[in-house]
Amino acid sequence: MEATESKALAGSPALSLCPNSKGPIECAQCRVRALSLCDALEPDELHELDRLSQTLSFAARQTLFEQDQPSDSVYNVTAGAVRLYKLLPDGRRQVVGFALPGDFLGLAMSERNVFCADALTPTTACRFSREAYSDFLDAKPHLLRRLHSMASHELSLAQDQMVILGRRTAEERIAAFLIGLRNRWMRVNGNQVHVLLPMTRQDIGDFLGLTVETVSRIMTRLAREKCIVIVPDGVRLLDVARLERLAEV
Amino acid sequence: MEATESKALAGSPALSLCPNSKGPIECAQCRVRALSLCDALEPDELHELDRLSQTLSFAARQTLFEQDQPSDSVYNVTAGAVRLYKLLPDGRRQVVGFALPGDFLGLAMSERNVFCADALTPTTACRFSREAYSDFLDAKPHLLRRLHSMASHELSLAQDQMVILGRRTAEERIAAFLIGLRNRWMRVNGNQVHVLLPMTRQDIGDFLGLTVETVSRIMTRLAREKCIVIVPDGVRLLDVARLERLAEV
DNA sequence: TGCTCACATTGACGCAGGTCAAGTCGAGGT
DNA sequence: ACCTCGACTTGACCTGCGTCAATGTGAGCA
Repeated sequence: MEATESKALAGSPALSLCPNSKGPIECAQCRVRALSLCDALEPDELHELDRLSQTLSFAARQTLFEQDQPSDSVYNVTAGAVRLYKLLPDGRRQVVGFALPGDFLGLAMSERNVFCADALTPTTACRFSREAYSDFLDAKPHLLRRLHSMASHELSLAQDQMVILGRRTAEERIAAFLIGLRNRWMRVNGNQVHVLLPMTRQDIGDFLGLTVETVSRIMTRLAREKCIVIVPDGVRLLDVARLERLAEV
Repeated sequence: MEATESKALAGSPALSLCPNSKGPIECAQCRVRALSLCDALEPDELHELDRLSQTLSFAARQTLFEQDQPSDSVYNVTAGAVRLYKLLPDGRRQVVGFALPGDFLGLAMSERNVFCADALTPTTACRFSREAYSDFLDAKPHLLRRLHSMASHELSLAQDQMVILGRRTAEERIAAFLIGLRNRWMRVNGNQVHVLLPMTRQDIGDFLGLTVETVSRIMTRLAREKCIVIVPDGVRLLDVARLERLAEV
């Protein structure tokens, strides 16, 4: 964590990332990508939030924060990918989610982190001090509403994941994972048949409650059945309809 | 749903449930039990909220609301127990949680219910129209904060459940379930070695990603090993330490 | 008192997915 | 060019839990 912060690049304004504009608020798409809260904000509020933030960069495998450590920041991922996981005392691991550009870490704003977060690929994120962020929210109730609706959405996703973990076969889990990831990349990059997989098979297994070997075998089988094509750092979806049928809620 | 509402008892004030007081706000403990939001409220706000609410009674097995139906209400369970579940198209079921007295249903305030809810035992709940409740929240940002913190807590619980479903053995799941349920009943009734189980073995299985038979076998085994005693509609915990060791996060 | 019906228990057996082990492959380092 | 090491794949085997089937048990009811 300390290493993380010391290695981080010092903060250019977090929202000035849009390559299509001079200022931070001119490209709606980039704003959404950069900070999901933005569409709830007026330009002046956006500038105010901008001043509270700091852009950090993380190398692949570098830790953003660790489970049970006091949490003094909230983050918004702007590029790259982050895995979020819990550890059991005996070393078993459960990945509770992956954060992609636009995703928010620290919705709970709780005293201590309830999971670990580390970067899968080189990642940039804006950091807000929890305190400053909290004060900002106090002054903007509509933002709090937005935050609450994001947390509710997360909760709903977590419950969908409970269905996947509790009641679905290995093949259905992989299908649901691929379809879900495709839909999330679409929000970032538009329509994609080529789904990037920045995480390892082990990470996928730890997310879906499977072993590496099972993940590998099922993906090989789906490829053999012309349902997907496995490519470097990702997968190309051939038979989306079949995957959706497997994944159907 | 319609049947539900028509069978419901017409609304005496929802918060006037405290047997120890004349009015709705005099017994802090009962208030907490009746409506988890209360400790964030001033007396006059409590009375205002009271006027928005309606007390409903549900028979065992009666439906509070169904998955995918438009959601026009939020509920606070005041007595009894409710199961919350999602159904897959082929009939497989995943119980996503059980609501006990004090628990809130509809935190997400989303347009449609994301799961079904039905009563396990005769249950009473206060109902608030989503619209009126939402207006009330708009006027009280501190309440929204409270709601958000409850949703965050739910999210954290859902992630713990993901660990249970993804990475734990049948025995560990049962142990975690029993310990977790004991802790929740303690909030309602104080210290309990006798843990009430208002749900069937099937419900427990559908919550833990196991079959009825496995739940039954494991519980029988725990009983044989003097870890628990199975009693009518519940379980007495003999070796809490061992259960906690099995359940440990 | 006996019938019904939902819930629970128990046993025998099978299989999806875990475990173990032996490779293959490719990126980085020297 | 070669070495290393981590990620991935593949095969052979094993087991925890699911499946199927039989039976027990108690609440509600005529």
